[in-house]
Amino acid sequence: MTDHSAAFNLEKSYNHHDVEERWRSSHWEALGSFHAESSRVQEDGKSPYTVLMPPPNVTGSLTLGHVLNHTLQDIFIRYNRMTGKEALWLPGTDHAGIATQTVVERKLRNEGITRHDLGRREFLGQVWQWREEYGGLILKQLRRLGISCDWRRNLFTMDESASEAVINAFITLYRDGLIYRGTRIINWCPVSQTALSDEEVIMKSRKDQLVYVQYALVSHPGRFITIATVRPETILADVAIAVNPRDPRYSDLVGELAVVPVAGRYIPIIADDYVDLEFGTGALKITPAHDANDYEVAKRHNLQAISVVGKDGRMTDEYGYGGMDRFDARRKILVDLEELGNLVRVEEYEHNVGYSERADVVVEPYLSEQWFVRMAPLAERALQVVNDGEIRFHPPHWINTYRHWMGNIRDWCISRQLWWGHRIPAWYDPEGKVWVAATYDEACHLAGTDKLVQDDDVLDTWFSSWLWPLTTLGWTDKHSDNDDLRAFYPTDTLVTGPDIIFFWVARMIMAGLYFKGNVPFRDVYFTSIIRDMKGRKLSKSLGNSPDPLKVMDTYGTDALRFTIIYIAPLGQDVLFGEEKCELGRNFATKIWNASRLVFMLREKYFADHEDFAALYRDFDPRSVTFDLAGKWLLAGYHTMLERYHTAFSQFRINDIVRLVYDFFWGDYCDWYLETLKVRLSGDLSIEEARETLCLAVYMLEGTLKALHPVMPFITDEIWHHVLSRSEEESIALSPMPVADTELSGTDVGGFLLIQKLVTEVRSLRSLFGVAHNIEAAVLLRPGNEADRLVVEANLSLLAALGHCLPQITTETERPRHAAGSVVEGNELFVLLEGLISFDKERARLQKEIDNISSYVASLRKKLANRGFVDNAHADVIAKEREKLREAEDSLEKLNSNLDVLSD
RNA sequence: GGGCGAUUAGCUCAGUUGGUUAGAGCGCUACAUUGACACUGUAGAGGUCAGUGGUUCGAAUCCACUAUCGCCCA
Repeated sequence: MTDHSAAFNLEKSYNHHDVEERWRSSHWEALGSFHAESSRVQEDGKSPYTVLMPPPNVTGSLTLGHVLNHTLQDIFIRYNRMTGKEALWLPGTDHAGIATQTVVERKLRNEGITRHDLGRREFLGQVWQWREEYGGLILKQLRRLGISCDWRRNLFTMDESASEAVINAFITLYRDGLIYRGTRIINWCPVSQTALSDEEVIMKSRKDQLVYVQYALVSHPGRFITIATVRPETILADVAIAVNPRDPRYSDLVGELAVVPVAGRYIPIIADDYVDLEFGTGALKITPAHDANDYEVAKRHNLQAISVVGKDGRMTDEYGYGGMDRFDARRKILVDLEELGNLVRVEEYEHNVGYSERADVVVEPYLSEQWFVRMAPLAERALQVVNDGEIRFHPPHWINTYRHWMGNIRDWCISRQLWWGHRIPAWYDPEGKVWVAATYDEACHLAGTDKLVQDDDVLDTWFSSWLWPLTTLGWTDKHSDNDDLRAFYPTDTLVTGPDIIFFWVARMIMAGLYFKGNVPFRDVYFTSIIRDMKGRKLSKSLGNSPDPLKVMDTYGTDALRFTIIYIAPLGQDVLFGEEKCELGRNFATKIWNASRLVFMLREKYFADHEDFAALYRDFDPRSVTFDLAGKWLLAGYHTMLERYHTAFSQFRINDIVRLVYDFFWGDYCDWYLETLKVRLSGDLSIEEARETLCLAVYMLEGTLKALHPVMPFITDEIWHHVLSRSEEESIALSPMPVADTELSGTDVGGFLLIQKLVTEVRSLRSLFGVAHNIEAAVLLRPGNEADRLVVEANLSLLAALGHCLPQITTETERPRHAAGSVVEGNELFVLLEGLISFDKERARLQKEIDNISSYVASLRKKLANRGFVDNAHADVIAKEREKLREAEDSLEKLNSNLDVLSD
């Protein structure tokens, strides 16, 4: 077997397929590299760091949302692992009650059967079978991303331990009086035929007709009262007409009876504050079975509810609409009302209507008996821990949303009329009395009879998800205690989308506090929402959601990970187009090529890995005899690390990516490697050359480590070429470099001057069209002794990087045939005998002089300003004075240059 | 109606507590192809920081209002 990683150098070009294959997830899984152990926390004293994976829906497949979310989690976990924590990432999936049942039912329908044909037990068998076959897809796809979870701990919300926890949580809450059963208006999905919680209802704007209908008054023949409604089909279920007691238009009618059109029933006209005087006619039909607010009004007035819409969304009335779909009935009753003379007028009306999240149909407010969790008592502490900063949100502005919801909290409807899920642990005795217990036997014992029937319904999937921080660590009931819980609870960072802040984040906080007496996590990082380049939400129907697996194939997984983090700002939407991955791909290629250059240079001075390792293992960058560029880059490297660690502590993840990118490409490659080539081609001793290469590799390796949390594959690959390392070792398990503030603070002004001089020479060459094969002669007149020393010591660097023949002069006379410039007080002339047009140079100088003159003027004005001099910090003033001095100096020199040309 | 966020180069976005002649990537222009890299290098063009007013010696940055867009909740 050829051991790629042992090679002293890299292959000519970077192939992400090979590299991702070599360091694939299963390689590390087999080695147990990312396993976390409670013993290392409890016995070895390591600090724990835990990330809780939001369990993806078991029916799902990988989306860009997953890519962003899981890359972020992986970044947190890898960073913390490398900084010495016992890093635990808990993976799993949730059973997605409605979605999964829908999928399996659809499959059955294709075979011509319904779940009822099979019966409950048989149907559940089918669902489990489906889950075995297809449920692992998302986990397989996540592994492609190279994420480093502890896969041994993979949990499914329907697993035995998780199910036990759900049942025990239900019983505890019930016994504490926080779960109750009641008849309420709930959100009903006529397609899935189940209740939904408020959070599963999506409000959408919709154009409907506002229908004005007049009802005849029983005691006043010929008089009518007119109401406005968007749901005329529910007129058949009206039980009253309500008006505001302060409304003078109707005060004489309160207490009268009106005739329901079509139905012919008599209903009272009542007064209630709930009625909005401004809306419609100010008279409101009351239909308690089909509207939550009407239900409350009816309760206040002791009115019975009449229902005319069934579970399937079809009419159930006796007036000729029975069996019709509710929307067909709406159209028909309009015609009938017109015929009967009750229709007054119809207006276009735009309003928000609730849609079922999964089935995308209009939700029917439906009166039925359901199970609820009383939320107010749970909300109180959950709000407090966020207000107190015990749990921090990133970005913090989501606190407002959280507070608002907690402050206006409504009880949570947790029963679902499904078969797939945790069955409610409640039994009914022959008298209809309810007994809540973990098992049938226990319930029988409580009830004193064995004639018990279990509740048909199952629990909302989120009722298991809200226990996720507990169940993933092996919690099953209030008395649970184990090493994992002790070592890793509370967890640390939760990365999730802001769209489930209520669904999930808020409820986990409640559950953690209630069942464990402690918060479930410390920091919540809310991700961006991914949109297409036009800002539209990604959706299957629009066909604008790229397949992440295809993108990974094309550009590389590292490239996708890097790109999506680079472009995703904290707390804002991100516009994604596949081609943006070029950014990440190009960066990966750059890293590869730069590393390859370093290793090639290394090959010249070291025989092999062993030879190199002998020196490198004990290499201390502080011991090096520095060249100017090396000293400059080492300072830049430590500055980068300083900012990098700070950014991590502040959850500014895309800053991290930018920091490494800018440092590596802008400083390491563009400047340092160029100087390295020059230095090594000079007359260095072998010891100096070897030392220089150690420094180059040292900073390369450190940068690879800093980049590793974002680009795990390519960094591991190159790291295995830094030294000869076995395939069992990983950069992921190596320590993260620490910033050395002494080194980051080194004065590197000398190199900055050289950089500016090089740039100026290049710029003048380009401006005057000096051919590339010409090495222009350059005269330098340093502005002071210190600069003279720097320039003198680095003439060869200037020559190579500026592609010129530089020379220091003390002559005061200016060369005639030259393009001149001033760089921080140092005069620079590119001699262009015969090449330069005087007019051109004169014009250029004049423009530069104009530019700098206005700059000088503005600085003078600023410094002449009493207010500025009196108020500004001394160092700010000093800085401005220095700027002015330099600018004046340049201006003077440029003017002299212009004078020479004008002679 | 209430709340939150956004508005900076043609496009996508940085800009950390107010002190720069406002930055990057992509795109654009010119030049360069035998020694890491054209998935590249070098140089360059391109912005009255949405508008108005205020605070301040000083505002892209703080405050108020306006406009446009987006999200959440009624």
